[in-house]
Amino acid sequence: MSEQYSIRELADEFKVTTRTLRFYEEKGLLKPQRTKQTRRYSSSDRTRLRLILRGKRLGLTLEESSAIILMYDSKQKNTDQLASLITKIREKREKLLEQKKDLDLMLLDLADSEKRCLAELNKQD
Amino acid sequence: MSEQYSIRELADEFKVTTRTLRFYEEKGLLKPQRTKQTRRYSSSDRTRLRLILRGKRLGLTLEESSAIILMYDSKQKNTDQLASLITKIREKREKLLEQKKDLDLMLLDLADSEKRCLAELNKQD
DNA sequence: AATAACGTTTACGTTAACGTAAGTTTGATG
DNA sequence: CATCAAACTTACGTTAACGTAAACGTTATT
Repeated sequence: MSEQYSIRELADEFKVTTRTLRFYEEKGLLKPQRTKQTRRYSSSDRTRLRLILRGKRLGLTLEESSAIILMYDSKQKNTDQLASLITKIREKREKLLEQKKDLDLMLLDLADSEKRCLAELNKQD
Repeated sequence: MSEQYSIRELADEFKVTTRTLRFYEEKGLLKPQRTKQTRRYSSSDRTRLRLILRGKRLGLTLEESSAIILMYDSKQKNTDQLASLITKIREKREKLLEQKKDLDLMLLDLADSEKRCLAELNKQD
């Protein structure tokens, strides 16, 4: 258990550069261990990276993704902290649901465009 | 018919700055008419702006949004152009569907986090 | 006629998210 | 042991998407 990855393995798997991984570390998003200077990424780091990149595909900033990841590994104890965390989670969900609406609208628009293109094509034959 | 908007009206309506509108024009995304130096935005410009901002919320770059808008007002004539346009539309749809998957996954993760938070809260009472 | 109030252009500044290059160190291998 | 590939650090460069500031023109209102 507790698999380890070199920086190159992780970079190759996720199609990013090593610079990117070091940059994410610089920003506190990844925290690989060190074996004599050289980085060793855990499966937890790997999961985080996956979440970061998912966030990117959704247009989130690294800071936003960072915040979401913090929501996930809530090792928070305090009751107040838990309550505020729940609030944040719900706010984030609202935003994502709005985004989903936008996405569906854009899909509808695209479907419509395609239809008109096809109709136009048929006229030309 | 053919409503006109001043730069401020449009900026206020969409909660952006006038700088942003001028910037979009610079990039060829908006093409307001001029009445004595001063910009007059048509309802078509207004629609474009709406699409641009929707794109932004989905994490698209201005260039991507620009491309999508071009798909919408396909005044293309040539058969080849229509065919390639349809291809582009379908590619874009694929991407959006992928994005939708990511979005749903993130929503699931958030739901899970919320659950665990609530459970944790209950334990503390 | 002076002074807002709004619009315009020009141009330099800023931030996020890396890219790129130069030089150094280290571990493995012929 | 030499060298060679892979990892490391440091640091400056780049692009998108505006922000911000300065300097100016037009209208309209007091």
